[in-house]
Amino acid sequence: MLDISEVARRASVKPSALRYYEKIGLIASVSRHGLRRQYDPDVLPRLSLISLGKAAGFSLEEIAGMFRLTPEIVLPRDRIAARAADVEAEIERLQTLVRLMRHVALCPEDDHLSCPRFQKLMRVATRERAPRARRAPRPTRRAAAT
Amino acid sequence: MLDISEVARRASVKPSALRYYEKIGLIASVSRHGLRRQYDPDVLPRLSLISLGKAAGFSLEEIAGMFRLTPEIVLPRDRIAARAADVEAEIERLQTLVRLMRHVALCPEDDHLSCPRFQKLMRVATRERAPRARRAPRPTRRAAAT
DNA sequence: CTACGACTTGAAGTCGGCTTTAGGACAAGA
DNA sequence: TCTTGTCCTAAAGCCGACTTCAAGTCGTAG
Repeated sequence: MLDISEVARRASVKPSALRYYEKIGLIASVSRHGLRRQYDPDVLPRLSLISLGKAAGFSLEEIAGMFRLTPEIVLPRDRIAARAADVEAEIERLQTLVRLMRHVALCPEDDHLSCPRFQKLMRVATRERAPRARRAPRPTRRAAAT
Repeated sequence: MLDISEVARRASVKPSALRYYEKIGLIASVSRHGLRRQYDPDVLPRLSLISLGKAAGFSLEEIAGMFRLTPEIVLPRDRIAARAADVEAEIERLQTLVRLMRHVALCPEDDHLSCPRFQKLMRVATRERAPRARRAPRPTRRAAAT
């Protein structure tokens, strides 16, 4: 059994987040020591999966949906494959973006808007925007700092 | 001169967003036709840049900061280069993630948590989390659908 | 036995990036 | 002249993912 603070420390997740996850059904505590939640060590890999799911752009609700399919964690392969494709599309978009940014950082032209190469990269970058691509939320500065 | 609705249409940005951008100093309207904002066509490439900046993970405030440096748009090369590096790190993380997802989608193992390959990928994926990486916000479903 | 400190709760607050709403204003067409 | 349609404004609302707050409850060290 792990105390909530122990879980928080080992998973790098704040206790308040753990309580929130419990509230929305993402994880469960197995008992209490006084008022304090006690967790089965199984919660740790589960939290890793949650973290990965978030990184993959799944919402907590979607992740909860996967987890609730069975008592154990069973992952819906087709949805995961589809999301993998989304993420790959996202990667390509970001790669174009990096090219554009690198150009801006290096090109001596003052007014990028009139630089032909910039214009071309920008056209590519703006054309490639996949409307269905979903990305993970930007972490709050608060959360990132913690 | 372009009417706000024209700009909204051509830039795929809602009028309310244009007004919001104006409020926070990202763009400016040059005159009014009655009450209606009229825009210089220059606003279109500017909006493209804003869109790109968002995709690169800059906040609107950061973008506004760049834009305000001079009357024209002058981009701070060092910050852009730094962000490009961030985005590249993000790309690598996402690539690991895609490998992990693809494995999950293909591996016949029922319980991924006990699959050695999965464990290894997960270790890599969770180890690679760059704390400073910033990502664009997930578009609202509302906004995405519009 | 009592004080301490870490936990508990539900509710409210935060953040960015908008959208929506309510109540007006205006130009152009009938 | 009046209606219509689109715009205007300020203010409030929304979303997800939490965090923070105020007030309360425990186990344990002293």
